[in-house]
Amino acid sequence: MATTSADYNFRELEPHWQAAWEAAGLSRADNASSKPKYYILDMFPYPSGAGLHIGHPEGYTATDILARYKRARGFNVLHPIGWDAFGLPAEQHAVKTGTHPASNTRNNITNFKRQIRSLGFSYDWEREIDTTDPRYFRWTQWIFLQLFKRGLAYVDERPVWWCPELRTVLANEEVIDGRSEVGNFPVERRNLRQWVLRITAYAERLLADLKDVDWPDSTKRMQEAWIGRSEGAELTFALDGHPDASLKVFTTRPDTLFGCTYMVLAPEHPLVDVITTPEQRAAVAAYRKAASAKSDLERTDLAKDKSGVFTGAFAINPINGRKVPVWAADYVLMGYGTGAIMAVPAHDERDHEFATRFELPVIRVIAGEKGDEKLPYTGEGRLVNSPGYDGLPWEEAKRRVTADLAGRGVGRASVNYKLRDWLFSRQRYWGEPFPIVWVTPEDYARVAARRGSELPPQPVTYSENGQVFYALPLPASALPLVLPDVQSYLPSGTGESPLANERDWVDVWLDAVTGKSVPASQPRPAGEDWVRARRETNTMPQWAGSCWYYLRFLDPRNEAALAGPEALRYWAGPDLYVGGAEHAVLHLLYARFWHKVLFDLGVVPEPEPFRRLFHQGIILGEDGEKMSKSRGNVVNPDSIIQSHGTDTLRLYLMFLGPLEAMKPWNPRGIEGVHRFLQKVWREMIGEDGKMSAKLSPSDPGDAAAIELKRLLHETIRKVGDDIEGMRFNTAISQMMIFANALQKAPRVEITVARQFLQLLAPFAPHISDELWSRLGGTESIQQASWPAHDPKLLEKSEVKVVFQVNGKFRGDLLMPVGTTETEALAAARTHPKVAPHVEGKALARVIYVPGKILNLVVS
RNA sequence: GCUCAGGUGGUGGAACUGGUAGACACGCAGGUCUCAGAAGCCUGUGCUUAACCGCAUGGGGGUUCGAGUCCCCCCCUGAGCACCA
Repeated sequence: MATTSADYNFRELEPHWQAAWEAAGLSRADNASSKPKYYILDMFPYPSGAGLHIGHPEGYTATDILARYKRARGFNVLHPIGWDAFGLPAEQHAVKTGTHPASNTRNNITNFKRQIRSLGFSYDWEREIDTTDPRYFRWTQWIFLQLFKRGLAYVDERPVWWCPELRTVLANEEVIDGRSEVGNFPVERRNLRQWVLRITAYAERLLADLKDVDWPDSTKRMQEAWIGRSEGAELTFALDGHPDASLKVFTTRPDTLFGCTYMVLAPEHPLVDVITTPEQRAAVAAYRKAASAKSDLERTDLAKDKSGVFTGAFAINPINGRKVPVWAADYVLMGYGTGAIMAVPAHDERDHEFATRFELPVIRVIAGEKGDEKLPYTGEGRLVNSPGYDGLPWEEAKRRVTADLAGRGVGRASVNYKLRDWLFSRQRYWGEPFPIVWVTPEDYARVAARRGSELPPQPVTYSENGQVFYALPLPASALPLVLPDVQSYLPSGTGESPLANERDWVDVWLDAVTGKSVPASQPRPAGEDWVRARRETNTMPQWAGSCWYYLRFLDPRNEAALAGPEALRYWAGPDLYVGGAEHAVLHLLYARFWHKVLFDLGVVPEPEPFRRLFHQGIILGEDGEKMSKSRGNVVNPDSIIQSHGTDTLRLYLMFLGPLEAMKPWNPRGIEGVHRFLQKVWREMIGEDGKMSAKLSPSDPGDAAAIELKRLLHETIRKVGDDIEGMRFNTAISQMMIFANALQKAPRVEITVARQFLQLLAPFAPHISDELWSRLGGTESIQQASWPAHDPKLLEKSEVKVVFQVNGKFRGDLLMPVGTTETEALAAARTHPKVAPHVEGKALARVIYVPGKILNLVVS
């Protein structure tokens, strides 16, 4: 049912059609459909207080176009949206205002939802999810229990980034230049008890399976680099005077072992205490203290000079028995490899710098072509100064040295990863509580007898004040474990989350079988399963909820499982995933890890979650700078919708340039696409508001009509191809070309106009449905199936042949398809623009590409 | 420093596997309509030239009948990573 305005009244017709679609349920996905499925997913937003940023509708418009297009092509399309709503900003707001973060989050979601709805996206709102909803995070907690059960979650004392201002621990990737990413506050190192997920157990598969996904190469390369696989050897050095201890190092260059002139331990390495001699003890202690205060960045980039201290101890090189001094230096990091290296200053730049500074010997063991390359030399070559191996190419020497040491039990080929285990806990309130309690060893043993299958192969424990505690999972039936209300959202100053202050929540009597609890301040209830327990006060990081949300969309109301097996089988995973490149590593790597664990459990049918991935680019401000409040260059989608309408905004976002490119916003450009829509309106609706008189039910049949129809079919083909290839900007250009032709045509068959509207509909759905209805459509344009182009109409009898002389364009001519080289040559010779350039010259060569080009090479 | 992505008119950008560089749009100029304006419509618009010619895709070289596209060197911009053994 159309509106009645005579002119293009977008303020009236856009809300009208949004309501009509909603009422008709056109965006719903059907879990019981026999149609082929297409699951298209946006990275769901964090509902910030600032409201929608113009970058959100950019990606969402792209996916909406595809969703509408795929529906028209007969697919059962799943196109959902939800809210990644745990996170620091809501917590900081709560700290400031004292209101519960849930209420702030609810307000933000309401605002986001209003904005997203006003853009006319065809989301299936019945599948809306919210990561902070207990019905959702119940399954986040359940997945954690599966990780726990499989021994993939453990507890460790870790030096972590502590931000006194935020009163929270930050992950490495949240710290930038020694300051917090959020808020830009100074941070320091602190040891805290943390939950850690063993993502390194999946390093090999996370790397190998990248070959199976259709992702941008740059993203794959970034993940590869992050996982950072390197092959080498783990070698064992004996320690002089310490027969019980030995020093393990990882090296990628076992071939340079004869050039090892000293060893370096990370200052935190446990052996430092063992081997430091009494004379060196004071110096080493001072050095360790200084190093511990430094960030990795200060130990590396900011330190222009290498620093270090001699431990007084010596190690014995396993290949030649030579004694080499052992140093401690902070350019070696405890978190990589074994936290110790063999230093080969002749063939490693860092070692060379260090050796120069501390006057340690440098021995060349690799000679390149010339043999006297400047040191450090890191190129390839053959071994020298390496008795028994001299003359061997370095690659072969790697294998030989490794094999020889392995034969003596002091080395083995080994693979090392840069990837570290995932620090998974936060000392915050606004996150999922861990479904874990801490109990005594005796209680754990008692429960283990009954619930053994839910426990990890090795118990997870920690000790405090000489007492050991065992991690006991809540039974899955007791989930969700919800957050208690708290008095204050300020973290306890001790590094624990605000939850630690809620004594009646933390210290409980727990029925270890049912998961029921009562505060420990009350008497122990009767029954043998009640144990004294202290709840885990850490919460999960924001990543947790976003690691699996794409699965919940398949079956969002299921109360028996994270999604039903039929839904998981039918939908599998997203066929296309669109979001910013800033998630190229962390989110996408963490989600792949969880997915693989779920795959191993038999929950999901495929080993990879996201088959095809696309990154949209960033929209910059008018000034070409990143949009930010402080620069005052932020564009608000609401104001564009008010001034030009949603269809114009959608179209303009897509016309700006390639979706993947970074591009500046230009407020003038929006007028261009708005004019285009007005033109389409004018060509179809007369001044009286009725269908334009130039539209006729029958085919006018004249030359102009034939040409228009040919152009329509060319447009059908190009728009379809461009949508599939996500080249929306050129699809719009083509539609503009068609609209210009439509304007010039004296009479137009209604069918031609209607098919054109179908092409426009995914991009500008409101105006398209309005015009469709006024041109006699009875159902929504969305329900019409996508037009097919007729290849016969695109066949041409004549093609333009370009004449070149010595590669330069000189003229062109329409010639029949199938023109021979001889005919084309004859035509070129008599062409008025071409002839002067060939007359009187010898023809050396002719290149003829039929239907395209004729190049005459003359001397 | 390393890795990746880019550099095309006054502007955003187009050019599928090497084949007329500048589609489409913005802006600008002139015209038309109008009492006047807005909107619409028509024409023009890389540089140079009266025109032909010539010159043009960051700079330089190369391959090719032919290069924005392929190869080599250099410059610039943006993003990411950072002594990774």
